Amino acid sequence: MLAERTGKILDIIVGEYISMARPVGSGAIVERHGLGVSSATIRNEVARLEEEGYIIRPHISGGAIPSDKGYRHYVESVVREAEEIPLDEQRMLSHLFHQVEQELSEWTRLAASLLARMVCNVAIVTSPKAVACRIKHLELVAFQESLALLILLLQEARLKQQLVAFDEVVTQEELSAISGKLGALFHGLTVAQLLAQDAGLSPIEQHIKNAVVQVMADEDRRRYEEPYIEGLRHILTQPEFTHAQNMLCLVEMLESRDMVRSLLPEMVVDGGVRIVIGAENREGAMKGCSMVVTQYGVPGEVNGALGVIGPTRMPYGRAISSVRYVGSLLSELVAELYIGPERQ
Amino acid sequence: MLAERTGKILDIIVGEYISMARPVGSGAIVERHGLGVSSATIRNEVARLEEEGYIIRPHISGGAIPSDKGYRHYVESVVREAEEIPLDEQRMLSHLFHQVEQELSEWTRLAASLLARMVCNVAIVTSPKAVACRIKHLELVAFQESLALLILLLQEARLKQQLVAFDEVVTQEELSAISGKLGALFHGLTVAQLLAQDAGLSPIEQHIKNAVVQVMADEDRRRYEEPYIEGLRHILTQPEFTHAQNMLCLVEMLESRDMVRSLLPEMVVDGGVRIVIGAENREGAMKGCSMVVTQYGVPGEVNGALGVIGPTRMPYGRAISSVRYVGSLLSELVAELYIGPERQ
DNA sequence: ATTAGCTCTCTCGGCTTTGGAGTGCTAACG
DNA sequence: CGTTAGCACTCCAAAGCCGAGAGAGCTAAT
Repeated sequence: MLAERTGKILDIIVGEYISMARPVGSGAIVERHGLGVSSATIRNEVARLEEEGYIIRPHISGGAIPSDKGYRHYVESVVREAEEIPLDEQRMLSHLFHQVEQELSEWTRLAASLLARMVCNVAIVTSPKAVACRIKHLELVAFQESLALLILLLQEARLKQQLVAFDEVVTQEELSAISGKLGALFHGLTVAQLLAQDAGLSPIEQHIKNAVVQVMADEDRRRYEEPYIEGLRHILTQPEFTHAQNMLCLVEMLESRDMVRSLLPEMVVDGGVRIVIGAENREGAMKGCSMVVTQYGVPGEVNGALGVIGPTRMPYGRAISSVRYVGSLLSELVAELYIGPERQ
Repeated sequence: MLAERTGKILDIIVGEYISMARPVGSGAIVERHGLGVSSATIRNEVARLEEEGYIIRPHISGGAIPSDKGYRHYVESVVREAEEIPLDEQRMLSHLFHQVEQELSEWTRLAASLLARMVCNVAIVTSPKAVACRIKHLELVAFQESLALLILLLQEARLKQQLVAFDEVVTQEELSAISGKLGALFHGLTVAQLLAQDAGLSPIEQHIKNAVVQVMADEDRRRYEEPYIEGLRHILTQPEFTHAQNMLCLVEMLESRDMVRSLLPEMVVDGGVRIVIGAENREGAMKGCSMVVTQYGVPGEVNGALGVIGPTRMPYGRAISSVRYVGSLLSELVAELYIGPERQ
């Protein structure tokens, strides 16, 4: 554990480096945050910090920059102080969400766009998704002679569609009858329950049931929806990305869809805001980046993820409070839609 | 008009510059494309080209780079030669599309991803969209006591959803009855026809009709769907974007949604592939970029747009043939889905 | 434990140098 | 007249070269 003052100095170094983006020397520390000691004292402390691996010096003589371990310490302090977003800003955000058309995809998009602007970094928000999806409604619409569109409405107000081909000609009347029957039969069921159920079904009905099962199994397999990603423009202005190479990695990984899979394992641990710094990331491309992520939704029933991605030199305080607040906003909205406003 | 040989030299310069990304001198031309003349002759020709504004010399002594006018000339030549994508590649692409799950959004996404990879630049593909959307099916699902989800299936197999609130409690039975009635009443109609129609409707039915009209009018207003954009990673490696500033503009505009509005007016002219070079773009941010775009779909009924965006120094030949081919593929797929395979 | 003062090291920005690519011009040639 | 060879000139770009400044390390005094 670090001594009181040593820790404080470390936090100053990290804070300074985050806002200035250049190595910070002992002079600058006494200048801007006079601790009542001289620069020589600071130097001794800083030397200790370097020994312990909290900071790195790019060249033997010259300012200090935080290592991942240093950032980690800083983040712990910041989290402990638990700064909150100003009230008027909270009100404005909440207002914006309630103003927009009441639809899931709109919410997530808005969340991504706002979050990106709040922290001046990349924001990523997935649509909320039931842990195990349930059928709310089922509909079949004839499309061509032997082709129908299967429409599934899931509990959380999401629609899925799938074309189903038949061996024989099927009329809309038949389809309507079938969708009435199956709709009643399947209402509120999960995939597992669907498979367990064994009502006597005609071949066509069985065929459709198979399609339903397939769609829902597909759904359940993906733990998170395709995410909305916003704010590349902000990250590109950061000095660490002006020289191409590292940025390229990042953009590549943001464009490849499997990033969500890497977001996911980090989150399982608990409900709070989770922070992943630099090399703690599994992905090599994220070595120089940090993520601040959290889950939202209704625990155990429906959830999504949201977070911020930026260089390790990221304004963590702001990021944490923003992610936390937007997350709680989304949770409220989803709960209202999913459970109804009364149980709030 | 340019003399035979002069034009040829211009095309060589442009081609060389496109692949090498650096100013091309008279020496390089005779070296790689010996025209049976010496470099001095070339120099004379190049001097003429500069007078006429086809090329620009960044410094008084040093190689030539094409101006927008030069690119334009090159593009016209390239288009005239009308190169096609190799047959085996065609077959592979077509196979990929038919393999993927038969859904619109999957197609457009795949198209964007493939196109981006084919031309190593940013690809942009909008979902197909009916010129005036028609109702294919209508469904109402009770959500909470006085809240229902309106589901609209449009002719081109797209789903729209909208929450509708009522003043009173409404049961699913009532809703089902209403959706049956309205579904039959509205089937195949456009907004205009919907508004013209004047059946006697109960207050609740009228309320729902209003919601339907609103959703569809919203739809019609947007001429193109939100586009899929892919391939930023490619464009970032291009030398013209290594130094931040111009790239920043581009990314900003790609992230802002109104870009589609700028794509759109360019396309109305005709059905072919349209090419916009550098400063021909309305947007200032696109000054250094070119676009190769085209429409696809079923003429007069349903259409979407697709294209490639890259630096003016773009492999036009490949871009044109790729855009054209992918466009025709998508048109086929959409036609099959929309009209049915028989009329092909 | 802290501090003042000194020296040493390292980077960064600006400066010059130099090599090379490529043109413009001129004079000769078919 | 179009083409070519040769030469001088221009300009960029990469490399080398300071000088200044920031900042650490060390030591000795408090």
